[in-house]
Amino acid sequence: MPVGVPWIGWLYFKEYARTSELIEAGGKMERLTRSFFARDSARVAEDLLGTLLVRIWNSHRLEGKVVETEAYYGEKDPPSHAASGKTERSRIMWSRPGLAYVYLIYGIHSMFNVVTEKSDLPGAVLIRAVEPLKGLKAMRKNRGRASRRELASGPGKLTEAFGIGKEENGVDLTDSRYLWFAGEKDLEPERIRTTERIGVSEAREKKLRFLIPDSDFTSE
DNA sequence: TGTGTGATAGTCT
DNA sequence: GACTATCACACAT
Repeated sequence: MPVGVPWIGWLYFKEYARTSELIEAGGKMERLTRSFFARDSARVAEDLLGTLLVRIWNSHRLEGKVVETEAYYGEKDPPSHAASGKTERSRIMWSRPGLAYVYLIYGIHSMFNVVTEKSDLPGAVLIRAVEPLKGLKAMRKNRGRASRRELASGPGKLTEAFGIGKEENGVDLTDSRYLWFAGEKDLEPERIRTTERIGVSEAREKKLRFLIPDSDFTSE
C-alpha cells in the first residue's frame, strides 16, 4: 500500500471531525427545514429576515444574520428567471424547495438564492445582505480589507464573503454540512420594510424586497 | 463575461 | 422537416 494512503485517510477523518464540531457549534439555533421553504416566496423572503445564514468554509464557521431579501415567482413575474420557462440555468427553480440556486451575473458576481414554493412550481428568494456575526476573519480573507458593514451588504459581496459560488448551485440547504439557514424556534418577528426590487425594470409595482429598516448592514 | 435568443447554415432521413 | 452547430447580439435579481 502506498505510504500516503493512511495519511490521506487520517486527514479526511480530521476534516470530517472538525466539520462536525463546527456544525454542532450552533447553540439553540435550529436548521430551517423543507416545509419552511415550501411556501409562498414572499412569505419565505419575509420570514428569512432575522434568521442565520451558516456556512462552513475552510474549517471556519461563518455566520450572518439575514437583513435583506427579495422574492421571485414564475411565469407571471417578468424579472424572474423562471418567467420565460425552464432553461439550463433556471431549471432548478422548479426543483425541490430548500435547494440553493446560485448563478453568475455580469460574468463576475454570484447570486445566492434559495428555491421556494412546492416542487414543480417555480420560485426563489434572493439573499441580498447579511450582518456578519461570526468568522469575520475568514470573510475578510475572501473579501479583502473591508469594514464589517462592507463585508456582506449586497448580494455579490455576501457570496464573496461566504465563499458561495457555482459549486453551491443545487446544494440542499436542509441537508448540507456546509451551508444552511438556522433560526430560533420562536424568533421575534422583525420589523420589516418592503420596497420594490433592485435592478428590475418590470413589475415595479410589486413590493417584493424585504429588509430590516434599522439594520446598518443592508445594501443601502 | 456568462447566458439566452434568434438567425443562418449544414446534416440526416 | 427535425435536429445540431455556430455565431452575433443584448443584457443582466
